[in-house]
Amino acid sequence: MTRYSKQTRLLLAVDCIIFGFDGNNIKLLIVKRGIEPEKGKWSLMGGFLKPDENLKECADRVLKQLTGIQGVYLEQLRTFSEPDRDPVERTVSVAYFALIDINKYEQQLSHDYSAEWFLLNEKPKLVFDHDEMVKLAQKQLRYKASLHPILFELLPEKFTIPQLQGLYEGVYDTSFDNRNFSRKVLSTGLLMKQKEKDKLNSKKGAFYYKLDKKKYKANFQSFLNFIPNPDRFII
Amino acid sequence: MTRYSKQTRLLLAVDCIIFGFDGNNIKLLIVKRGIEPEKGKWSLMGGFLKPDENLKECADRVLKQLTGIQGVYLEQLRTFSEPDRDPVERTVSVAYFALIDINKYEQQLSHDYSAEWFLLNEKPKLVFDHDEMVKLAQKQLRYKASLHPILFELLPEKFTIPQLQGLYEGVYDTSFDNRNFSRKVLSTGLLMKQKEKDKLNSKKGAFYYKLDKKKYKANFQSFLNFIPNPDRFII
DNA sequence: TATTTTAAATGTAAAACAAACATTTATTAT
DNA sequence: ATAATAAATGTTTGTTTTACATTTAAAATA
Repeated sequence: MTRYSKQTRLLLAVDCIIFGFDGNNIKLLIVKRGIEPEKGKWSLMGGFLKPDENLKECADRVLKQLTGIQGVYLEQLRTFSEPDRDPVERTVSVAYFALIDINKYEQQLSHDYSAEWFLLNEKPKLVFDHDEMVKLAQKQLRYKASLHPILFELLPEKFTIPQLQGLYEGVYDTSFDNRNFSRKVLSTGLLMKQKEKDKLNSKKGAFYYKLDKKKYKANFQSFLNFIPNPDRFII
Repeated sequence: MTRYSKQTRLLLAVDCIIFGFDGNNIKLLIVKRGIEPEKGKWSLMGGFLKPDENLKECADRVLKQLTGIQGVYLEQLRTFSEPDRDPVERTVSVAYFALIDINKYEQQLSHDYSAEWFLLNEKPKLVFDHDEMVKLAQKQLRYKASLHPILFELLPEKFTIPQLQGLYEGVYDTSFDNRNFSRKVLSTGLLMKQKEKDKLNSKKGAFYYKLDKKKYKANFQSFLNFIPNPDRFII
């Protein structure tokens, strides 16, 4: 026996929902689709699974090829399988969601690739079921960020507490009390205060902090309970 | 254009990790594999995706065909894609995890199907990467149950608070203070006290409760924070 | 040089929640 | 009538969360 007979074979694709943070807002990275059908329309970055790779490797490859991005936070989200989701032929797609430091890749993206960042509420309609994937990824981002410190993945190496607060406020589209917020983030023990200040955003300047990566990895699973009234941010 | 040329087509399967609770312990439902290779070995219930169904429908069908089980809690877990996970030919498998009331199906299982319940620590080795799937499903069960009231899916319509506590203690392999436990579950407002008692497990008897299904659905996303020190139960 | 402006940094009191802990009660069996 | 069993229940202490306003560092300006 060399094959399972009488079973349908189909294409398996990976699509990546890539989030970045520009200092004020969460953004989504999308590209103009390179192949027919819907060629030229806005789309998530995707590609077909190759014979010798697993899905994670496929997602890494797609990210690298289309954006040059490597080694970022990447998590399997869900597999989308409506029979008619791709009009050409049956294609099941595994959605991955990625978080990147937008500044690290801004240059290389605009020069070398045809990818573009959009504010979530200004994003064009995407092909196929990609809008649904984005919606789910947003939910997952809110859900996961309320329990785990993933939002640090969106920040540069050095960041200030007001920046961090702005990020959380952007993700949850709300505002937090700054005294309570800084007490809470500092209580995690994940932040290391630096000597320098960021002077761009205020006269007084705000101290830079770095993430303690060792503690970050060790405590990733801790339940931070960052978000008051998490009911509003259902998955 | 009718197809994406030069791309590899492959098989897509669904495998179900089915948990039940016998009143004392969490159990896993597995079957003897019906096809070569590894025919006769213990395996998760699975099947190949058919042309006109999506993955959820496929999982429902597999469950129904192999066990008669229908309309139970079923959630997509993760997609497994190592190139060599199935020795016959490239097959990617989407793992679903299911929670059922063991008593509801006990009869029909033993009579009509070749499925069998195993205690998690007495389960035989499973084929392919199914052991890995089970391990992940256990983590997911603990993770999710610490935040959402999914464990009610494992109980019969009427249950007592000591039973519920036993279930939580089984899932987390620990014990809870009964005063604090019952205060906590009752504070959710999800339980409706019945007039009858269960007299099987004690002389005094324990009052039955029913789940308020309306509130259950409305509050499913509430963060219950049932579990002290959730760090131990990482996903 | 003094004053104004701006955003950052910080503290406290009250309320809500979580944890630790023992006794009483309803029922059956003797 | 008494003993045995598991269920049901309450209180105190400590911790965490919330709500809320003032002071401080630095730059810009008068």
